[in-house]
Amino acid sequence: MKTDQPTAMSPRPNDRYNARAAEPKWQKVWEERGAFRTPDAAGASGRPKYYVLEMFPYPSGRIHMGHVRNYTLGDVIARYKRARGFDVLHPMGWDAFGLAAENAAMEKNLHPKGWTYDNIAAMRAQLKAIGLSIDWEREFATCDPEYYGHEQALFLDFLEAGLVSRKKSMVNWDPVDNTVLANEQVIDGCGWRSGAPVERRELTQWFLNITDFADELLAGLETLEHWPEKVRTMQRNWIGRSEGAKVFFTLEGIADDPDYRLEIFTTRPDTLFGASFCALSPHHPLTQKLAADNEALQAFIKKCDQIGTSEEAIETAEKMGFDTGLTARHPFIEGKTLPVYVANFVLMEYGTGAIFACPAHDQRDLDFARKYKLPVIPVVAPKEMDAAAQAGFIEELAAHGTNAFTGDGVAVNSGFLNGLDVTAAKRTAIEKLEAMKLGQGTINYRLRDWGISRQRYWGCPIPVVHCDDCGIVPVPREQLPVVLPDDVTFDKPGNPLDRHPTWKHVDCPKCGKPARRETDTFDTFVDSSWYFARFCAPKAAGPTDRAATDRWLPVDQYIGGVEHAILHLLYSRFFTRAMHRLGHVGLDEPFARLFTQGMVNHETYRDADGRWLPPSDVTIETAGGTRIAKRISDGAAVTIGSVEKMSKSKKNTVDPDDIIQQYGADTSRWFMLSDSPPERDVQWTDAGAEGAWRFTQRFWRLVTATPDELAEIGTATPNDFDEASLALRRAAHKALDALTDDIENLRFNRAVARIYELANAISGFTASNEAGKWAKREALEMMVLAAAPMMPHLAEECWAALGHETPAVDTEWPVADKALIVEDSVTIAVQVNGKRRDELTIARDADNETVERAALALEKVGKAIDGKAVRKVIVVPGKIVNVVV
RNA sequence: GCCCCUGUGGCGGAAUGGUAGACGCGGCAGACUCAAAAUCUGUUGUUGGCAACAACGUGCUGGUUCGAGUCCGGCCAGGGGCACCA
Repeated sequence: MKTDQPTAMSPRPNDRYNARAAEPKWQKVWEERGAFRTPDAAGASGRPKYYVLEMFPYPSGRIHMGHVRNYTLGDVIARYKRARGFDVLHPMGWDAFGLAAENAAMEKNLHPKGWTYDNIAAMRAQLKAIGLSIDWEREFATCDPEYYGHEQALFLDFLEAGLVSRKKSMVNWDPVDNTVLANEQVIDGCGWRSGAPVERRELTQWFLNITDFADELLAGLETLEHWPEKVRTMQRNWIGRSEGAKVFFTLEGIADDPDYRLEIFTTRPDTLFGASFCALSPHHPLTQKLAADNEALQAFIKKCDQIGTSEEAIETAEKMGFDTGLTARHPFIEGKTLPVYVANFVLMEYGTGAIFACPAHDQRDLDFARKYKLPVIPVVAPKEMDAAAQAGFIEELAAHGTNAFTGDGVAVNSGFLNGLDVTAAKRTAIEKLEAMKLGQGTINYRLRDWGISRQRYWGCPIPVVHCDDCGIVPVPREQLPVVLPDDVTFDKPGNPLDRHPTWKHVDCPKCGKPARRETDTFDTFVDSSWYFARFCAPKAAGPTDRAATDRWLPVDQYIGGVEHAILHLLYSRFFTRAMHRLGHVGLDEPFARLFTQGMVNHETYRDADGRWLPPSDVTIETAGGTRIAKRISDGAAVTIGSVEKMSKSKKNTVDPDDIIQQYGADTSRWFMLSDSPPERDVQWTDAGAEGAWRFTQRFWRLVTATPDELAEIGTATPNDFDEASLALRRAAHKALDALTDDIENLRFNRAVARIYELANAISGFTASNEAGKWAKREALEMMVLAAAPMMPHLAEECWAALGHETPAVDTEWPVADKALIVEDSVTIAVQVNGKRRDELTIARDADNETVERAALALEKVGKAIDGKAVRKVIVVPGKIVNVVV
């Protein structure tokens, strides 16, 4: 860092822009004017609405640069739309429940509530220092009893509507966080927060029936044309729709249940004639039943579980099977039976947990069949082969093929399916199965119902009571919210709610006998699945206010990290549909436009012992083009490492507070917007921050350098501009026009470049008469207003310096004069055989023949043609001339 | 393995199929200054040339086109997502 910082104030007021003084001043002005307050429902304004939302933060205690970037992006849009005449809703809140609060409670002996609200206070102050155009009157935290009380009411609505179920099932148990995790929260077999390998446990849990909406959620993706294709693809894959059939195999060999029918799922019913065995998941109920009195099978199951479902173990894991001795009757081939194995590659979580295997047309089945010497029976042959080639192909595959044939083809060796292509064969096979009552066509989803029970304290209590006589009894609505008790202890592992002496003991709301409260709390993703609807009317008596949600939803622009592509964004889409069904909102898709911004990265530094060093401990000198890093405290050598996402573990973080103290909020905002397109990662560098800081000063100087020159300029447009003044006006209107388009399309890095271009044009201009002064003033005002969404405080200061009494925030967006943008003459390139040889400036409305003649007359063009015959001349008006010889 | 994205100067990045490198960072040279900081001016893709200028240049390689960073095919590299999904 260099030494010149805004702390050193010059006595001359115009010399240095003092961000530390100006920023709080203007924030206060905005607040006093209520500039960012928005009415809940449609007022008399008649203005169109625009809802800008950034994913609300978890109150960890401090904001980080990722927050600065996220909220700056949203703020530019919000301020711009406001200037364009929209009623803008731009709220802020806190996703405040979660494990970190409990961990802090255990580590630092604090109460999660106090810890959370203290953090919120600290982060609110930090966010306010950025100068965001937020309607703070709408602020809430999801841990406010008022908010989660409404969430409990929503849950009861869902319960009544049959959108909730309580099921005993295998769940993902995080042994470190001591809680259940949703499938979406298990990454590579480990808990998404703790990183600990997840265990399987059978528990009774509350589920939200998201699978009821699987088809809708999938179809709805097609309507989200303003979402990144990447996110839509990820959701599509997550939902994982596949069409196929259930087939019921009658099993022989189960003594106590001779009519047992094994249900399997397949997407390839057309290959049934090629079946050579059936396989059960190690966790299939039948496997468990057989294992009860079979030690060898128990040992096999254990072996499968050890390999685990994690990591690349799966990739290299060998197929393993255990022959149960049972056999399954083939549905189509009279008298044929198939051996039934338990196989490690069959997942209980997908389909029915059991398969039939056709080794010739499935790679896994083939691997298994080769290992256990099971038959390989090809039943699909490539179409484009002749009969002899097909016969050869089949023989080769059956005898010693190691690559299953999964492509399209024609059915062979398949009885009534012979000759049909794959699609037709599937359909015919399903019809036959259905006629025989041995199967049915079905659609299978990868998506599971959403398990929302968490065995934790710091979350929204699930509003039900367990009564020995009445069973599950919903808490009566007049008793909501079910408030978390404050007097809890964290000295032992487990759920503090469960061991609280009195909280869970209540009388049954139905029969009045002693009963127990549910002590599980909601997954925190429930909290964030509807907050955008609550923001529309945060004080509403019910969860939502229909007039307000009808006015404001959908969110017109949603901004956040791509890490929520599945979790939060899928859950919110589900919640919106469920709420729509119950009348809480009037639409299906909550977020019309989604923007996923890139991360903020920084160089990493390590000392001689390999320990990470924070940037604040490192100084960098540039000597002869090479950068040398040293530790500030003792000058010890520091190794500069790769550029990585800012993270605590690598210590490569920069504290936004420090940056705002040093340079001001506008400089941070400017830098965040300037270097990279917002969807890409941006690297925070001192040099870049200083460049942004220098520009804020230059901007200020440009506006304030010649106050006398600009004083007392009339408002009427002069009509006697000289060439230079006209050129400045053109540059200003052009820059404004392009910048407006850039902001509309979220290309903020280009918008920044337009401001630089305009600043450069103004710098190079000297007014030589009154009209020139007028032009300069016009350009300056355009520059200030155009930069206002990005650097709002500096813009206000400049706007006031230009003599305006109404703040920039309440000034309309300037409109570029199109007549000034279109120039009379254009410069067009002249190519010979596609190679640029010269350029020519010619009247914009010159006809093609004139342009062609002028182009051919150019000396360099003549040289390039070199006496050859001109075969063709292509003239693209205003763009280019290409002479073909 | 499957799907998606990205490859452009020293760096971040601009370029509706039409003058590649806008704008910024960094570098170099100069002005101002006793000196420094700050600021301002010029310059800056590579190679050759005093210069005018020429040649070459968007990961590689074919193609379409009057014209390709952009479109199409095939590779290579980096990043991300999914993954024994029947």
